[in-house]
Amino acid sequence: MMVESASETIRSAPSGQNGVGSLSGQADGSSAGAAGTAGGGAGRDPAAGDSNGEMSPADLLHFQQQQALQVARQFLLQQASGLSSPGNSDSKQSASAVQVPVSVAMMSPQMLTPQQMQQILSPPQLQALLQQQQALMLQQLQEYYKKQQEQLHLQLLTQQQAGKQQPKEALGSKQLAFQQQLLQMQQLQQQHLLNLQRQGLVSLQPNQASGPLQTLPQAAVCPTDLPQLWKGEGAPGQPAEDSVKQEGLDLTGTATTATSFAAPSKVSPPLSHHTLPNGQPTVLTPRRDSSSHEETPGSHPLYGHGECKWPGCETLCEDLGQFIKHLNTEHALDDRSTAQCRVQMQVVQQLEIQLAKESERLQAMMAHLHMRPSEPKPFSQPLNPVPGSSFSKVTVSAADSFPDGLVHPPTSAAAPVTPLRPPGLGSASLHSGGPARRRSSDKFCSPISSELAQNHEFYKNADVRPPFTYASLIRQAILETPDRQLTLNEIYNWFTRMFAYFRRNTATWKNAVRHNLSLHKCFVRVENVKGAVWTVDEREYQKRRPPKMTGSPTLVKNMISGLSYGALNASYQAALAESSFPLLNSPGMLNPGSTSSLLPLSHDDVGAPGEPLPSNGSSTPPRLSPPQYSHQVQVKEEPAEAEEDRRPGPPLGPPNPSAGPAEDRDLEEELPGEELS
DNA sequence: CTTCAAATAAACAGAC
DNA sequence: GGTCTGTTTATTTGAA
Repeated sequence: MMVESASETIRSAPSGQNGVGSLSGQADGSSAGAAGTAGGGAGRDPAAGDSNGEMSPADLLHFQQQQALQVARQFLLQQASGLSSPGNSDSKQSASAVQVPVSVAMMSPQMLTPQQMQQILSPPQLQALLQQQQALMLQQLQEYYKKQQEQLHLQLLTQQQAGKQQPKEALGSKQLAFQQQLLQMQQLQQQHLLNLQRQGLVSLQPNQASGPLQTLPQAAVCPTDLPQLWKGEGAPGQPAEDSVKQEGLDLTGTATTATSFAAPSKVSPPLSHHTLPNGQPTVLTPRRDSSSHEETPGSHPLYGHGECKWPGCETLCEDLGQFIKHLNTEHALDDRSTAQCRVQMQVVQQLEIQLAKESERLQAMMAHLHMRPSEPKPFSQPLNPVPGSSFSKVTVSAADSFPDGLVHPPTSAAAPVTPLRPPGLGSASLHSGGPARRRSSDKFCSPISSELAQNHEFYKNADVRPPFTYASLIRQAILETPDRQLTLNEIYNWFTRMFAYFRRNTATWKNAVRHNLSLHKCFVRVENVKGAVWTVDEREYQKRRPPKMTGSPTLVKNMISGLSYGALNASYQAALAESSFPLLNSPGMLNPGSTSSLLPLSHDDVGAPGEPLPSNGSSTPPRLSPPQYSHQVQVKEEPAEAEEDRRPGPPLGPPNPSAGPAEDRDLEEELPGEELS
């Protein structure tokens, strides 16, 4: 994917500027799974006029991505060979969370062009892949370190044993020496990690490596968790005593906790380290509390009713002893366990988020009913005063307010240059058949806004072609603005701001944008004081999209008939009931940021939080007033062609004068449309 | 195989 | 005259 754009870049970038050009897999690029890119005129250099070949940061990033891609390809190769090899006995693969279709994995990846990869893998998948690869490297590193540490640990243990019988002082010196050794080891490892990180191959950021969780509002998760969870990995300065105390010599938190409650097994831990499912470095960390329980005689948090409560295990164990044994053999520290652990983490985080949401809702309800909540909102994030619109301003800034009004977790505060998140499991990843192909946004499941929200950083930084049609992108751009109108140039800017990909090949895509604006009836040009602006005629936009509702009939009904906020809430609830995730941002409720930041795994689409938001969203003061949507009418000085024609026959919702066309439109157009997929 | 939607390329015109 | 904007046509491609 990235390479595709690379090749394009090379093609299109004004010759001299692109020093990096030489390095990319240009040969691959020609294969142009990019398909369309070949397009009509093919050979011609489309970007002759494109002087935007900014060199430095973008290209550097690009370079890094190239490297990563390379690695990823190798990895694919490994995967494939692994699959084909009969000896692939254990469950390593099974746990793999990188959802590469088997068929894909089977084909020899080395033959895959980047474009093909891009097509095969959705951005999230690819991202996951990359991370997996990174994890692999980390694994190897860690394996090495771990072995050494094991030895040290053993020695240390014996020392301690011996030390117990001696005065503490005697123990001191030798132990200190070991600790220092340990410390050195850790530092060494840190250096390696840092190196990797510098190469862009490893991200030490907890919130980055956490796979799909990335998309979760980390803030909603117990903020204290993360540091804890990840401490093993990222704590260079962690005092040696600490690790000694915990008897966990491993690099990872996993090891620390795991060892603590499975001490016996510690002696011979299975060292079979392999890639971690989500490409995450072995930083899987069971909850700390689990370790605390475990000393309790006669009980174990993972043991109950005579069976192992390890997720998906249920092995019967007669007594605790047997269970412990089972635990140590079956659930030792290997990648399957860590994978499972991680899944559990996700489950927990989901629940936490859910809890956060619900309590937030409760707060709002209580507030509404004038029942003073006992305490201030637990999750009152910096309620971003900046409306979703701010997004369209140049300052996307810290608050990271999203198009949808999403306020993304401040955890991403660290938001490094390339928080290439791997939404991996998110629904977003499921649909995209390949960026260069049919842009999925329109017809397929993911509403652009939510996918965009989820992968915002990804697209912003990765030179990856977004899997959306131009039309949907344009629409998104327009809808994100407070008054829902943009000049052509502003649209351009939005593109470049939102997508690294569109910082290149400007001639090409700008032409396409203009073409789309003109071509699609859903884009209405309006003469403004300052010139012309473009608006979106939602009705037209939805028209072109074959309704395809997979959701519950009730939901559909609700949404279709939804004319007011009440109805909206109904649908909201229906959706909630169905998916157990809040889907829409009910306007009455708190704040877009809070609700929609929920978006987590895959349930992003119902109602496309982002899409309706701009319309009825509580985020943007200017357009909030009930007749908000009428701006379109206002704006239009043109003999409301689009407006008039379509008003009469609304196939969906009954024209309800009382409710005002605004919500009506919003509901029937946004909702069905977006989630109908 | 056909149809359709989308992407791409390109020609052209009008406004600035 | 050059650029930007906007319209239109043609071609290619992939998916249904």
